[in-house]
Amino acid sequence: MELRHLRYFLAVGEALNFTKAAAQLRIAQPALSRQVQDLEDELGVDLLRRSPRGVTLTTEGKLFLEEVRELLKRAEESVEKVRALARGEYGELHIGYAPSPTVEILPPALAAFQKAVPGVKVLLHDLSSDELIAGLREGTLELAIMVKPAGEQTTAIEFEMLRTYPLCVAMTAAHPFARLKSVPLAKVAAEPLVGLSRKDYSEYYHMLDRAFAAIGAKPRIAAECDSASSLITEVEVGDGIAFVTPNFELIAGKRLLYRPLTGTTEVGSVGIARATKGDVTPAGEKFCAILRKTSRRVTPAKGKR
Amino acid sequence: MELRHLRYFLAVGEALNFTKAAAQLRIAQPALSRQVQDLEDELGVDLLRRSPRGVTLTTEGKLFLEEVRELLKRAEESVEKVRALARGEYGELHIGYAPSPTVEILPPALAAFQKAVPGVKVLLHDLSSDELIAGLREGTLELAIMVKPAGEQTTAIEFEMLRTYPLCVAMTAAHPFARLKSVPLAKVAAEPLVGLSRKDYSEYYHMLDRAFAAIGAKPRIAAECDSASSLITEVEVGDGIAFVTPNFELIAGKRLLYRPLTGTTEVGSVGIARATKGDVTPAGEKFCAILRKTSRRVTPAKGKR
DNA sequence: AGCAGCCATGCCTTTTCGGCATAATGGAGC
DNA sequence: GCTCCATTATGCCGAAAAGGCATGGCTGCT
Repeated sequence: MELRHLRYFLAVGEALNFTKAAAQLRIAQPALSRQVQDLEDELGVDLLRRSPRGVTLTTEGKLFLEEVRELLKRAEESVEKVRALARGEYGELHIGYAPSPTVEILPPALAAFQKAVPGVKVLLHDLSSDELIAGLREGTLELAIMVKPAGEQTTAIEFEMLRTYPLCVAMTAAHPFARLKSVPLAKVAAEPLVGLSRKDYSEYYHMLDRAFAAIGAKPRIAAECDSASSLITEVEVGDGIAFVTPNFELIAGKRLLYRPLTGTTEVGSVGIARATKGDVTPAGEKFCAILRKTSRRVTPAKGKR
Repeated sequence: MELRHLRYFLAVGEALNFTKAAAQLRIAQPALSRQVQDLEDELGVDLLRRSPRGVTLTTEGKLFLEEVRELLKRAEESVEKVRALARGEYGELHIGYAPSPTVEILPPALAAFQKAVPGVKVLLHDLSSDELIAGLREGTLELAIMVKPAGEQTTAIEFEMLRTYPLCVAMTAAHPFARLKSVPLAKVAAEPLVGLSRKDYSEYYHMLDRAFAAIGAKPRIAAECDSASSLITEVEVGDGIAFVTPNFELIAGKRLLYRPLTGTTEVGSVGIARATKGDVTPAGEKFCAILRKTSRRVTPAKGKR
């Protein structure tokens, strides 16, 4: 039994006339007759009652016609699904992200993507840097939107930068640095720092180490946090100050004060990470394209529009 | 696209190896390669990644494999369904019946049928004689278990008798006939009779007319009822006596008394009616066979087993 | 009774499917 | 880095199946 048999039977069952059905199918009537006979022979069931005035369906024929209709429809849908998947217009997209650094670029990109490709279900995974890297490597994540990986994190991982942020120092309003316009790195070296946890955010320590090594110093880590929100809390209660990017203001609001960090060339880089040999689906590529577009820093072009 | 392409792709997708899949399918490997290529070409989607160590599924391939699995399973089920239908082991069976006359034969037949052919859904339609005949003619009923049709009812209808019942007279315990062992028809001629309605049970009047015509009399109909249960009620309240078959005792119980009717050759005949040119499905035929078997009057063969 | 419409059958052509031999490929192991 | 081996792809041919044309046969209608 082949789909041809089913398509032919469907045509005959709907036209109730071999000659007309054959014309619709653009084949000769005898060819059609034979194929339908073959189908009936293979089933061992009479589907049609032939008469010189046309054809009627037997009870079995009626049942089978409905089944065939459904089957051919499903087949067509399956083909369309897989084509849509190949076009990036269908499927699931597992995206990992670091919540705080991506707060400015991920939401607009998501919105634009969902509007452009509503058939794709985006599954967001909020994870630490090292978990993101692990997810990419084992294939549970297709893409990760995160801070640029460093050190051991970079093997088998590709990174495409979307945006850089200057580094800031976050502190309470009561902190002495609050009176400064900007904070030189050299002054920070003596201060207790609140940082992210070394276990989950190894690239954060690469950044700290590089920055302090440049001035021949070492950071004094007073506390390690396993998320940005606990880091904010630690700073807020006065356990120390922290290195963050300016967009922390978007998540922490007025709970802390932020001052530009000077005396270092280090910046925070946020972008797209993917496994070097992981296949990115067409939907993933579309998402990247939208990320690139929406994360371009818009210069407001004041005065003229 | 043909089912062959799907079957072949399924084999490759499961074996993840063209050579082995070809062996399972009992075709040569190049033939399989080509068919799968043709499928991919037609879809315009790569389903497989070939390598010298075998084959892996692309994301699209994984999706399509699941779809194909489902599709082929459904196709197989459809074929099985229609074959089961042809064997009389699946489908719906619309059976009309006259409740009172069939009370002895229909329930055991139904039970035996459901046990023998559990895949068939029997749909019972409790109707009057004339409605049964109409249902058979228009095809909404496949079979009717009923009293033998008479007169106009017989055109385009075939009847197969299953059992005959002697006629009885039903009456209240207070009625004068209650003291008789049996009631001669001639005595009944003077009595007011309760009958079924002429509109819905025309064969009932043919029976009455034939019986009384034989003795040169006419029945005196005091009330017409549109169902057996209202007939019982009418007799019970004393509006008259009624011609019934002995199995009324099974539905009316002790509410009435029954006396054999003598002086007539008329009997009540119950059997299977079908439309002369209506197709009876294999399931219907099975039902008839079971009816014939279960409705044979069992002679208890006292004393020996 | 003859005709028209429709389906089936016989025969031939065309397409396509499958088999065999063999080339190309690419990773594993030396 | 090269060879080897397992695996898939390609070329060619034969076989099978599908399709086309002509025609036969049936049945209901005029």
